[in-house]
Amino acid sequence: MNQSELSRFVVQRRKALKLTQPQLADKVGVGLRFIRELEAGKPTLRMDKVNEVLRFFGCQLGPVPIERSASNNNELDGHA
Amino acid sequence: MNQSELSRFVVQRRKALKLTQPQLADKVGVGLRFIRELEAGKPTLRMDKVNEVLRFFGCQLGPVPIERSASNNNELDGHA
DNA sequence: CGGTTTTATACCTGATAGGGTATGAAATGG
DNA sequence: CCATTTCATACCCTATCAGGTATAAAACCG
Repeated sequence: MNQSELSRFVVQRRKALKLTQPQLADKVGVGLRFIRELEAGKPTLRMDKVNEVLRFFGCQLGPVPIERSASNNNELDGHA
Repeated sequence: MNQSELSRFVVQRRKALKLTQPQLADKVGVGLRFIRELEAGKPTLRMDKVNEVLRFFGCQLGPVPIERSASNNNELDGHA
């Protein structure tokens, strides 16, 4: 499972809030296993579920230029 | 089906290339029905399939701040 | 207007995502 | 060091996504 940008984003944000996976799953209202798979970078996730999680972080899925996300560790994900 | 940012993005890009839905489906290697649902804004799509399509446009799914995408018609999607 | 192309909607089917859970590994910290 | 917490992996089950197709509606253009 590739550590996609998305997965790292979620991990970072979650940890920034000092939440465990079960806590996040609970707060977001999604299954624990889903959080696990999301953070593990499973590619075949359903958008709506992912969006439920991202919304919790004030974000959502959207089209992003490939360079910007693949290689670079960028603003949005990086820190704050 | 909400006309999400993503859906509009795909429609625009496809039309910009003068492709029909069947043509795009074919080029991308994804089902025609999927392209339809994607452009119609179906929220429960699988990320990997969506990414196959986006990759064709040099993009991929990534976390995006909600403001930036929801209301605004922005750079990335907008024109070229 | 009629003909052609493109798109939208509905149906059936197999494959699998997601939930729940149980177990073990790994990290954490006393 | 051992105890506790957190995380990873594997299982079963149900709901549904994606593909294919067929049909109709809609847009387009002569």
